[in-house]
Amino acid sequence: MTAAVPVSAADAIRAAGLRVTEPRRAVFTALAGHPHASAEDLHAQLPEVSLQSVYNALGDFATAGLVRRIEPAGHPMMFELRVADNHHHLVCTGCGAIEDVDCAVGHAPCLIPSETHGYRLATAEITYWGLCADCAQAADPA
Amino acid sequence: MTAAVPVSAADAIRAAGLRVTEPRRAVFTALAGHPHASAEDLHAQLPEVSLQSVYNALGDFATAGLVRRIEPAGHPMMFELRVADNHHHLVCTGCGAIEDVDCAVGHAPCLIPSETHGYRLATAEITYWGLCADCAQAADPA
DNA sequence: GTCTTTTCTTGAACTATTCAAAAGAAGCTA
DNA sequence: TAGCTTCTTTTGAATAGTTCAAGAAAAGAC
Repeated sequence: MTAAVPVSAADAIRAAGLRVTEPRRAVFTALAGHPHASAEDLHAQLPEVSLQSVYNALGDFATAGLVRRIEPAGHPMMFELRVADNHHHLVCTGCGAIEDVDCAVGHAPCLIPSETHGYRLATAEITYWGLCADCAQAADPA
Repeated sequence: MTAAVPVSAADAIRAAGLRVTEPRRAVFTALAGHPHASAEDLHAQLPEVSLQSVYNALGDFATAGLVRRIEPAGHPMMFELRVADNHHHLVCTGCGAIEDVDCAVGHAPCLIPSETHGYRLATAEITYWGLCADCAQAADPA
């Protein structure tokens, strides 16, 4: 009963052109079990790995395209392993919980702004803000 | 030749229920002439106002609904006076320049994700990332 | 003009992240 | 598998951006 990752952490890391080390394997595996985690979150789960090593591993993974960095306003940097598709995020303004969301109305409409101001566009990132079920309930117990 | 704001800074501040003070008026006016500015940017333009007063003024304005706070990943907090409409941002990954963009497909479509995961949605925020004309030119002088 | 309340300022504190250098491990080569 | 080179980890410190706190000053009501 290994983690819910298609290939082993070691294989994924090696395939990305990085050396396989214990800290990296631990960070990768922890991230697989906690899809939106900050460096601090992961370090808390992996006390044997220094916080800097967590940052190093995540930074290297991000550079190698193994993880994606997300930074919702007011929150520390979060990391996720889901990198292959175009998806967005739903963030709870109460507790900070994050959920993945597939693009609402297909791809094109949200990806093409009305004016580009001469920019060469690379990506469009959507963050939905709201209250999760628990926080909504707590705020307004109907 | 006053600033390009519909009402005077003093009126806007007073209308928001805040006391009109020199630091607030200065911050408001500077922001009108520099539509996406960080606290540091504004302080640089207003050396006679302490950095903390700039933060205070911006925080009070934001609470009162006079300004909107934006926090693109990797950038310090930015503030803008344009609060009445639903618009989004185009951020240059090279130099950090920010442009306003109206929502491509009106209001509603951008606000409805495919799944809400039980969240009570409040807003949808879109950030377009790309290279501005100058940075694109510098990176790849065709 | 006086009084109360809000705001400004100075200074310090704090969080999240990055930088730097020495020690240690990975993995290639023979 | 011993040796070598390069990449990583670790410890410790530094940094940027933002917030907190308390006394001094100003705004606006009466």
